[in-house]
Amino acid sequence: MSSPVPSPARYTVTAALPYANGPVHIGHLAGVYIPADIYSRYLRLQGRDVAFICGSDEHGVPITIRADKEGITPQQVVDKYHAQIRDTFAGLGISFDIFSRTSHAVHHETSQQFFLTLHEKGLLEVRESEQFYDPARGQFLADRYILGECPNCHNPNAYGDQCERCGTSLSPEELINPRSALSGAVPEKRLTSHWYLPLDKYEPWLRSWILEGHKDDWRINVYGQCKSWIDQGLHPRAVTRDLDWGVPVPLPEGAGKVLYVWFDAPIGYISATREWAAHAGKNWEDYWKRPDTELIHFIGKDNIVFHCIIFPTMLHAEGSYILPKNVPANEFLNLEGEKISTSRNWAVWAHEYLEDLPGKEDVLRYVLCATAPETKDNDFTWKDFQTRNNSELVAILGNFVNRTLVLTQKFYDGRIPAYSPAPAPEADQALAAAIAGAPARIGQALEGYKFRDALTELLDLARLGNKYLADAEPWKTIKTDEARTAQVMHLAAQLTAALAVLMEPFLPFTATKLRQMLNLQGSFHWAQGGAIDLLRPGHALGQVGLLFEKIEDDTVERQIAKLQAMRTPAMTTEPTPIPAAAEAPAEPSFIGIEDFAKVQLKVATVLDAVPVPKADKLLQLTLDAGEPQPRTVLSGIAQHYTPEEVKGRQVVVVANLAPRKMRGIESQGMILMAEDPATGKLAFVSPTAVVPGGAEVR
RNA sequence: GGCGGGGUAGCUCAGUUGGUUAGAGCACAGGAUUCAUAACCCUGAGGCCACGGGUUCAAAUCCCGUCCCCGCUACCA
Repeated sequence: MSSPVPSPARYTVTAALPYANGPVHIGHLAGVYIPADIYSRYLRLQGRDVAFICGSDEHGVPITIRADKEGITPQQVVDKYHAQIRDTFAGLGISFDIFSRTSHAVHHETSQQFFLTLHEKGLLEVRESEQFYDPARGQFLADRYILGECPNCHNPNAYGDQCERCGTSLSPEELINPRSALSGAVPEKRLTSHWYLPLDKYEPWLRSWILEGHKDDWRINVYGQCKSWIDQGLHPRAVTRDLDWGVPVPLPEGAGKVLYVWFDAPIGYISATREWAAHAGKNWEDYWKRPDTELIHFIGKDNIVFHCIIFPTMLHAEGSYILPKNVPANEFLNLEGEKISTSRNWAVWAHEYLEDLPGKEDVLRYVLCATAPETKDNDFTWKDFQTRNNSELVAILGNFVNRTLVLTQKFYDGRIPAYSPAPAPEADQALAAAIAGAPARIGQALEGYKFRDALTELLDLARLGNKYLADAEPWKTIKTDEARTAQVMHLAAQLTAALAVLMEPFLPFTATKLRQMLNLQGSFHWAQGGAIDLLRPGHALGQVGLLFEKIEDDTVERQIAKLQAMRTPAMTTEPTPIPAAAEAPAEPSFIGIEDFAKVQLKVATVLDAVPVPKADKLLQLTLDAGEPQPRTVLSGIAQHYTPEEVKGRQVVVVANLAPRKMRGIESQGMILMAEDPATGKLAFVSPTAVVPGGAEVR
């Protein structure tokens, strides 16, 4: 179908720059890189002009922290991870036109020029503010470089932006006894000046561009997040920082300062395009400055405001750039029911997958596309991975191809039979029509960024093929009706060829393998995925083998065991057990003694009680329940008791209640309280005489 | 706390402007079949559409409230 709007002359497709202080995991792949790659491959198959751009983001404080920790330079950190990430992407067939890095000279130059243009146009504001300063080292300190006691959980080594033990986000002012991570000195506040991008001035423009202009074509989650930001009021944002790792501010008065990483990172897309264009003999400005270019950013949901509000504002302010046409942000992928966590090492790392399951790149691509979190957070499980491989890739797609090719070998010595004589029976016409419409159906889904739907369409085609064979039964008709059998086998073989074209964006390795099996040379246009004449009569197949292999139980069990073994325990907790499905009680008003026995009640003494930040009902209690480690329990009693009233008290705690996270803190039990039905007032349930902590309540 | 998104079969997801018995794939059960990697094909079972109110002839869909999950949250108590 042709659209009335002329299709763009070229596409610039970007995938979020991975941060070069760690490897990439399946969440990154499902959310960003696999959809972006499918999209780019699809466009290329259509013969469109595509620049698929990515690179590693190599500036910012976390990298300097890691360098300090490992006793190496920041450059060594980013060298290591840049190479690792680059190789991982290559291993998975992510077909970037370039995977650059923000530490390259071209990027420093590009982002400095960008800054200067804004500066010279008078679009940046200079403001003074107070920042923490390390008098011993003579430098300003990023929040992350300030350590102190967490006001919440009293971890003595909380960072100025976050306490890693209890997960609370902090500001350096909140830390008790702050000290510099560099020298240990007590930081002092000093005046410093920075350049700011006055986002507030662009609010009317953003309103009309996003809220009016993209109401219907941006995803609801993206649009909603933007609207929320704009409605809350925008504020000037500092574009520079006092730091020595990054792109230096290109002004004399900016000595010792660098561009803030959020400012330089998205410009990395532009720098990478320049670097690519220089090698590819292209003009980079075509991909960023011409209105007939479509710019698409693939990102995760945490990146929405940067790519929809901040970066476009930068581009708009600079004046010579185009704006993103769409920003298809995905939600997050969970793993085995829990959030993926780098710090707890709860992740399937892409580079380890490639080592552990060699030759199964496309299986991961398939599964991550099929379960991509397009509209809401989604869950990856190894069991589902296995099922999708065995029941979909092997049983539907691989099986159709295999039975077709095996039959062709048996009946025709591996040569495609001629389709004759016409006319075609209805079943053949229906199948041919389904094939003919497939490129448009799949393409339409892809152009709407509905990658799961597109993949379903692809697999449906193989399903049709299986049904076609089952209905036509060529293994029977070969004995009775040679002409009909030839028709069926001819058409089935043509479908495998069409599949080889259509699967390319999703399963590039398999597509290559299938083309070899079919002995198909050369490259194909996407539209040829709708053809039923890719194989000439008499064409000889290549060597036929299996497209996919079954994955056995022990393979996924090993992966699950590995996950559990490698996970870093989250501080004080054991893994959250998945609550067993509650059986409907036969007798609702009574429980048996065995049910009661499941509940473990203990007396505990409240050692400490503190309010939970940003929660008005919760107190965080530290309990002595006669166990080696004190227990942390959150209790919704803050409106009834002050921490002082609670300290030292003896309480009854449900000791074997599944841990529960509230406000970022894990609660490891429940305090029993009695509630006055009239007033709602809560009262503690306590022993009337002092008993040792840990005493059982029965 | 504020804001955004989500909560639909065992699992992963569709459900267009409110309109018959809420759909698909996988898993499961039965049947048929044997060309194919015990794969394919047919049939079936399986849902208080998070919960509670409301509007309507009619609500998964619109309105109000509650709960839960994820994200964002500015030198904000």
